[in-house]
Amino acid sequence: MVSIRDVAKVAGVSHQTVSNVLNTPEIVSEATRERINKAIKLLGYKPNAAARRLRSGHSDVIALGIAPGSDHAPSPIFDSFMHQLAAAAGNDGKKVMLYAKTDQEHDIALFESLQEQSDVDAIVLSGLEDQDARPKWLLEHQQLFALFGRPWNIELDQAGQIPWVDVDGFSGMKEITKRLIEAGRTHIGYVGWEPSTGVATDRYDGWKAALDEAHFDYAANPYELETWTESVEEELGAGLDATATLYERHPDLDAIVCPSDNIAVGALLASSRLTKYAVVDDARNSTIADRPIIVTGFDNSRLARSFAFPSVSQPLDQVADELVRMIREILKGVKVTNEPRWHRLFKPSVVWRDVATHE
Amino acid sequence: MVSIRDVAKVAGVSHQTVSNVLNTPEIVSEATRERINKAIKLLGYKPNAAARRLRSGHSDVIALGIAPGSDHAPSPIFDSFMHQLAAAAGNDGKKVMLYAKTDQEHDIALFESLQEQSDVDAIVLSGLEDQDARPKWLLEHQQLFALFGRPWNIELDQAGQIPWVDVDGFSGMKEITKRLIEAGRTHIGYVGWEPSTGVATDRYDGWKAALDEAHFDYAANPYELETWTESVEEELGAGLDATATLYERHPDLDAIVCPSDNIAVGALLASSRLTKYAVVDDARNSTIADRPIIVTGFDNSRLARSFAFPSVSQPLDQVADELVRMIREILKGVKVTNEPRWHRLFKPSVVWRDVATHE
DNA sequence: TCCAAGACTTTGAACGTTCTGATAGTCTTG
DNA sequence: CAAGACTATCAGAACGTTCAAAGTCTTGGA
Repeated sequence: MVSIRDVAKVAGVSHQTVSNVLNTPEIVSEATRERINKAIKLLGYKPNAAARRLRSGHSDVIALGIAPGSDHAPSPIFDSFMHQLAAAAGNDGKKVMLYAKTDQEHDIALFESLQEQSDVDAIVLSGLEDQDARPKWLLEHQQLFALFGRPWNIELDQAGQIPWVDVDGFSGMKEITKRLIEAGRTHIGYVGWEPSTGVATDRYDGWKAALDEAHFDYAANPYELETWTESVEEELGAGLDATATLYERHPDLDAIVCPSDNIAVGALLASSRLTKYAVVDDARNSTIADRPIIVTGFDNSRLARSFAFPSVSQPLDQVADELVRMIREILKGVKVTNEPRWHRLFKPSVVWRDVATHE
Repeated sequence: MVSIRDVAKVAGVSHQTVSNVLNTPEIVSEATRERINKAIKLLGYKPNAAARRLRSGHSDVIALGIAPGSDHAPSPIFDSFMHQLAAAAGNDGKKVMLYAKTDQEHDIALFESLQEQSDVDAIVLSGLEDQDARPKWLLEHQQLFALFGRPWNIELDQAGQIPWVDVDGFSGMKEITKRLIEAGRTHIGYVGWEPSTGVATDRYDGWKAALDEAHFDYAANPYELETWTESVEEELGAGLDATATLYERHPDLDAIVCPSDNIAVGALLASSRLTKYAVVDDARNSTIADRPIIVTGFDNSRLARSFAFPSVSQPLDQVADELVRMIREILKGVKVTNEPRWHRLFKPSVVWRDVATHE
């Protein structure tokens, strides 16, 4: 194994100068720097991460918890997020370490072991639950971290001590609903989660805001809302059932907004004769088929692409970059404050897919 | 930060004895061991991973590449695999590090940087392409690794130098097809990828084997095979189209076997009136509806659960455990041989979902 | 001519662990 | 009882880097 001292010997300088070339090249004269770089290349020197960590006290490693599987994943695009985070971290000379996450308690036990091994510099926490003990624990134990997702149970956050990055579900839902209105839709239903959690309420409010802004006036029933359990496993089926019920009450529906692609597929299937895929030359529905119902989803996952319905796309690359930026700053010792730079809300973008043109 | 020497001082022993308690407790007398353990607890000592790595030369870290996103993921259950791997590694005192993977060349550049930093002990490589340069590179550069997935381009493997774990697609497809035969299906079609890659051929052969074994005799056309591009993005749509074509030629089809859940959904939609979700009181199809067509998939992903069709489930926990076991052995210095223990093929299990009972 | 300041480089220590070899002390054996 | 083998422990070196401080050389102003 070739060390910094071998390089120094070849370049005819001291080991420290080599170290300087690697860490603070600007303080080394150009001539020496070039000579050393040549020696580095010649010998194929690669810095030893372990030694670096031991001495400098930080590991440049970010820990990320991963949920058991597709079922309990906070979102169907979590794998995409992981990729983006790994890439963003890599650009910053950092690495992402995976830990298998189960429940809150187990997570905390894990944090405990991570913390003191000087193994991990910071933790990215995602998929927060509404009453989540983890941020509090991390704060108390002075473990650096950043959240993907707002801490909806705000109490803690009074001092603005918790850095987070999130995607503005409200805005996304509002935009895609506005888009439906622009497309001439006049009876736009909502099929989604019971608005008891932060995320659920946020998205529901987005749809409502768009309708209010357009001065929709649904007489007695301003809008219909169907609710069901949060079970992701059953989202599709639940979406289907809820949509069917909604149709019965409002046969004139011409669009349905959903807060997830899974639900959207359910809604799509409930109105299957009217969509791209399920139009099976069924003459009886021709009147409605002329103007097929539009269902929209959220996340722009593979489902949205496959079934070709409009959806809201999260800017995961920006989220990842921002998380890494925050962590970099925190590691540098910058204090987290109430300033907006520690609480970033990214606007998602609407990915429109015109059902008609796809025909 | 509390070190091994602090513990030693409190326990009244030398630092080396503390080290022994941690690494080879059996050579320390029980009395001393207890005393030291008490001191460890008292001081809240946690070993410093960086120092350990520097001295011992290994990091106990396994690197895993992750593809850009849902689109290019080798399988829809990759996130589940990651979780299992992280868990299995954790049980063995190891960690999983993520690296963002793009194409083969870029991957190799990355390996290069990983390799010499004494940052990573071994690499788990998955989603191999048919002509994949990576295993060869890793072998040549003496970077330890193990594959999830067989190296289909076998040349290299002559010496059995490549350790791998895989799931037996052939067996899975055969079993699920047999299950269809047991269920009384007599016209079982196949809609899948063009059998040009290893995986595609493997799965196709499984279906064929089951039919052959049952002495199916499809007169002129023994079986129908529809092919299309491998684009995952378009799998569902392609599956739909191919299935529609197949129906035209074989109106008497009563089952379709697919090598992926995505394709299965396409096939399902093509026969939508006949399925659980799309039965929209359409009297005209009652004769067929009495005995709805069964579509089967592969991976038992969320799609299979949502749409409630039978699928083949991969034992990812076993795969992960086995990969970690292999890596542990390799790190111990055990040479990879031709013995079956270095090339494990796990049998997947059929997850049956009876369309009728779901009605 | 001298000194201070600046630019660059060097020296030695330190990070916390494991490895190597050595030292007592105890047990076996003939 | 002495020699050898084994047990339990210890002391110092080493891993490869960065930190802290000091050293050398050049430059320019007094």
